[in-house]
Amino acid sequence: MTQRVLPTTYDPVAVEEKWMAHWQEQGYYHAEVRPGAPRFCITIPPPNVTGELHMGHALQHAIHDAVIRWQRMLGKETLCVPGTDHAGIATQMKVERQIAAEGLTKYDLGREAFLERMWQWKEHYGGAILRQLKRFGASYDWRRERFTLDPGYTKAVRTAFVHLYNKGLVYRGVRIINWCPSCETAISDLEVEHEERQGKLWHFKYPFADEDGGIIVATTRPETMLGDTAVAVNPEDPRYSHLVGKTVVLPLMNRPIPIIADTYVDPSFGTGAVKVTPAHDPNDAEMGRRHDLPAPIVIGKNGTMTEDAGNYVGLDRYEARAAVLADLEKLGLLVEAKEHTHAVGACARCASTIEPLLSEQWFVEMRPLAQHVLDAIREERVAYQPERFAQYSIEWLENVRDWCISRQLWWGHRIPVYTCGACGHEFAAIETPEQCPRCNDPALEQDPDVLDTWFSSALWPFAVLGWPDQTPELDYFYPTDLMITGRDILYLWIARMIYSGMEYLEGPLEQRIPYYRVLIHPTVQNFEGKRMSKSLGTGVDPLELMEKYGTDATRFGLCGMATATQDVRLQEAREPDWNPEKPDEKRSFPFFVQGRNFATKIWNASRFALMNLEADTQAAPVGRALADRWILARLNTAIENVTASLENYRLDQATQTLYDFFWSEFCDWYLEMIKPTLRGDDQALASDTRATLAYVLENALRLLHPFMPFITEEIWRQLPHAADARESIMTSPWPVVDTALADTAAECDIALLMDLVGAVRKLRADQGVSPAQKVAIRVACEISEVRQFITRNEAILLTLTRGEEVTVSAAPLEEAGEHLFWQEQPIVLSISREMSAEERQKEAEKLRRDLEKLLAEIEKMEARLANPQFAERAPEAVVAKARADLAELRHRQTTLEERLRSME
RNA sequence: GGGCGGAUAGCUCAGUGGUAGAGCGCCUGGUUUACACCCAGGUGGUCGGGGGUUCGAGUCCCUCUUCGCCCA
Repeated sequence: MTQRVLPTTYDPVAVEEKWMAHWQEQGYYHAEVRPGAPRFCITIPPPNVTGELHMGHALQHAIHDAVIRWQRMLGKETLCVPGTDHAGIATQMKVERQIAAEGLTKYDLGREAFLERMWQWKEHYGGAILRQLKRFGASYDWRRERFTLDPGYTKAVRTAFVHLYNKGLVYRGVRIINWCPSCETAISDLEVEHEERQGKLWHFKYPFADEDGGIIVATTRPETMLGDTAVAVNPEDPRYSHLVGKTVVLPLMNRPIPIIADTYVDPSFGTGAVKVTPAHDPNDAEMGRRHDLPAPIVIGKNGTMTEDAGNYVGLDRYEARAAVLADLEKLGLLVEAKEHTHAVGACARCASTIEPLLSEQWFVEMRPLAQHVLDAIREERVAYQPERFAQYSIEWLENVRDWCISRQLWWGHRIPVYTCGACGHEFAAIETPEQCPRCNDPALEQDPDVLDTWFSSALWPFAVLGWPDQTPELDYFYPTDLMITGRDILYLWIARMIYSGMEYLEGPLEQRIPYYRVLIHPTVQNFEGKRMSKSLGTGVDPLELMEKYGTDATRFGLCGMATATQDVRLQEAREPDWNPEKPDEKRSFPFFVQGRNFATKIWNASRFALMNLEADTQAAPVGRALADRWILARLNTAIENVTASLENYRLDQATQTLYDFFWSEFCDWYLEMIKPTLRGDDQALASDTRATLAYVLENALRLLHPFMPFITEEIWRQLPHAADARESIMTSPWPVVDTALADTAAECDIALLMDLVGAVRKLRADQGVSPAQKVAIRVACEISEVRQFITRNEAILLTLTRGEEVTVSAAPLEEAGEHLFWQEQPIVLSISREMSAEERQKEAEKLRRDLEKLLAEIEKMEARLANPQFAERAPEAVVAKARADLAELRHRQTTLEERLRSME
């Protein structure tokens, strides 16, 4: 191997493109079925095919890929399945908007032609996120990429549906559902976002039919009164009990409607009398059912008033509201309008106000399915991290309601239910049927609706592996190992995946649950603590970060954000002339600045290493010099800690450990300490140190690789490798702790050396000695071991302190100096330098301040030790430490006082 | 209304009951042949308030204030 040299600066873009292409060409991302071999499998949460990469994805995939790369290095057959979700409403909206620009509607095209346009759109524009993830370096098996409308996936969806249908767990019914008048489809409860809004509570008077007077009802939605079919009061309410059974005339409609008694009515709300609109309110619908009331639909599916709304037909629901109010006022029936806050449901997709609407839809009966998940969580077959999310899920599942799964869309999995035109037989079928199974008539009509997108995503972990076919992939990779996602889809997706696996798959329980661990990562917020949103302009584009700081730096920063908290705020620094019109300019993100600086540090340290290695240097832990023994021991600790952090999926801890190890220990101390050896005359010693340097750097890069894949590969390729290396760092083994390299003696010695160096540096700074100026160091210590130690390590001490000589003596120094302690015995250091009167005065002031602080500490410590109960009840080690600390503090006091005297 | 999370240095966040840390920022000094995206040194905190348990509380319990999330 010839000696290599790294360029002086790290160029992320060129390096990233090179390795991205190479890794894919080599097939490193690809996993094969190898029965019997250990494997690890994750399926990613499939992003919407319409989406663009945002910070949430970036965080999610920084975690995914770190875990995946780590597991791969552990030698497992490691599979991460990528893919996209067809995202029914979102995608259909995109294409509808596109054809609207051509002056067309989906009805102009018809279902088939429209779907063709949808597929065209998907091919051309869909899946941007996956392309961006490739650039991110995500080492997923792109050959196994899946889409939730793939033919194979469709089979899975139809199989699941037919299973539920035949089991009676899916049914069709007329219920109040959440209707979005903009998307023109039903949506499920989970897709409605409730929001407190300031509105009005209007009081109307409904006149009695056969006498003067009337009853006053209150409502927040006046336009629904057109569909009222009763007025309800609480049977226990003395104000109204005598009115039950009477009839009022519904104003504007001139319809006689009864006053009924129902315990649902809360006497303390409004006037205690409520209007009942069975077709437009879930509670009213219940009352309507109990009292057998008619349920006229007055607000249609596009949000305008129907023919049943009398004169208001054709008006938009909000125009109708204004008209109804105006007309009631004219009639003198609008009694008052009070300010009122109430919750309004908004469509999670388009933010339109949801209309509760009586409608025939398909539902899944949730109770029996929810029970599966409850069992799995309670039996700890599925563990959530952080744990509290298990409890969230339990509570939701215990109160779960049936799930409306039909959508009035064209883009999606069409419900595989057929009705025979001849005999009227209804049935569900996995394969498209040719004829009616009962009467053999070919005139079959398929249900026009499609399934909720989440019905299909619920099958993701096994459908992507080939279910319902019993494929080798399913055998080998299922159950998967881990699900990493955000908490917003805890119910929408996670819970549904778990029961889906348990309900549809066969075999023993532990082979049906899709994964045994769910990792919930924090939500990324902007610097103001608001949820990031593109439309609000509060978003940060991860691609901007990747361009600004490099992909490795971005990934490292993101992994540092993967804490166990609920939210992480993305700190943002704006220059004074930051312009909101150009938000990307003149702002920086300290979190990623750290990552970028770290990448540069890694680069430069590696440059240094390569400059100092010989052509024939082998990477091996052979160094016997103190610094070598020490860094090998520290590497061991780093391996242990990083591995433990990864095992607990605490990537923030892992990155912190790596940062500290590489920067503070490896660069700041080790590299500085070995400089005299590398440049010295002892060739054998230098050679061992070179081997050690190469070994430690090579291992450090391996530890860093899951977090910073590109730069580590780039450097690693230039380095001599340890014996177990493969062609690429990404397929080389994960470092393991080597107990033979543990060395507490070396760690102890280096700790002393660091203290000595620190003391000299402090003296230099305190005395204003310029960093360039060489100093003579004097050390006094009664312990001969320490004196010998210093002499032995003189070279290191002098390099690290820029000293020119060091004199050691047992006798105390004439002048006072910095002090530190070794086995409770003081070591005093001083640097020879005459100080001016002014400097002495300044120093004396500083010493007095230090002394003051010290005395306060001593007082506290004495009080603590003086408490007899402390000695009695605290563990021995704690008491001993307190005693030692106090002794040290007193020594410090003595030397401080001496030094102060010498200054005065 | 119910549940949960956060409140720690100027900012963003770590922190296994033993007396508080990191990054960024700030201050001082620096042309150390790896690195100014750097080096050395330093400043900076009644750990939201109040009570309690404990020899000892940022850490455990209660309570209040406040910001946020979820469910209804």
